[in-house]
Amino acid sequence: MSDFDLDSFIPYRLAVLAGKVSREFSQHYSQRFGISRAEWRVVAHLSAAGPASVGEIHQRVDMDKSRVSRAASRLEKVGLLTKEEHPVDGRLVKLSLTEAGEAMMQELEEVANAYQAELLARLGPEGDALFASVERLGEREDT
Amino acid sequence: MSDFDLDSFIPYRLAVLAGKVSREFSQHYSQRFGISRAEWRVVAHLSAAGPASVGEIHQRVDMDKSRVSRAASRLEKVGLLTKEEHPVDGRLVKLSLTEAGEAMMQELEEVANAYQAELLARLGPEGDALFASVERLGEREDT
DNA sequence: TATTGTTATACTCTATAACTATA
DNA sequence: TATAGTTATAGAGTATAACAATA
Repeated sequence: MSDFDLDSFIPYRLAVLAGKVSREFSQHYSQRFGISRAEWRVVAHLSAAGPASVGEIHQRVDMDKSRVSRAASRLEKVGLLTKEEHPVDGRLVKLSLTEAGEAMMQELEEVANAYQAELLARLGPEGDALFASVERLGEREDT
Repeated sequence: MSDFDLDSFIPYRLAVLAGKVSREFSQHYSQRFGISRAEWRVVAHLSAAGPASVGEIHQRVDMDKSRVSRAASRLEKVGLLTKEEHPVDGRLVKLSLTEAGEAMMQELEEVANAYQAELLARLGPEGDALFASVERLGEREDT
């Protein structure tokens, strides 16, 4: 026996909570739109920021290059985005949502906003504090 | 383009943060003690709560039975815990830490407390608010 | 040589479900 | 028949590294 309490250990609580919230939310879109979490992130980023390269998404969205690349290929195959060669630097690939992709994101956005509202309602006034904390812990020491 | 911002979407931020914190912490124990995250959870729970069955750990620690079972088997093989048959109900298995297990947890506890302190220092006074929020979102609607 | 993206590999997680042994 | 635990399997997620094309 010891005095260590797993329930008050931040990494554990965050992992459990993040897993729960992520599962809960993915139920709102995975079957309905047939995309994975990785694909959802790529679509969401493209929708918010416009066309981007694999590397840009990799840096912005906490997924490594290979995962972004695979997600993009799958999304292309399903007709949700297109790949074009960058005009000046042939190594870069420009990913853009197709109309179908934009349309799907339109619906996804509503789903996401509704879920976010639900979470904020559960949180009440403490919502801001959660955000501030997440922001603070998420700051990168590296770079 | 749309007005949806992935960065202010709670499920995304939580997933990224939990992954980061979990990776960071696991670096503090995985090589040093040669255990996985699942095994760490089992050991921590046994250390805090005393001997328990697979099912009890499963319910308390957000891992399904099979994962607990595998973690326990591995820990037994390495000599960190023992399995005994329950005296009255032969279906139950009583998991207990060995002396080696307790000793390891002793050290692990220090590592964990140090990391927790580091996180709380990064958070400053907002630490409590984070906890309250995690608590609130973590409440189970089911049961 | 260095960089971008793709592909390959291997290992961990997650989710199910089949299976056993006991009740 | 129901429950506790084990084992099997398949699908995601994660981490690396090799590789081809371009710079």
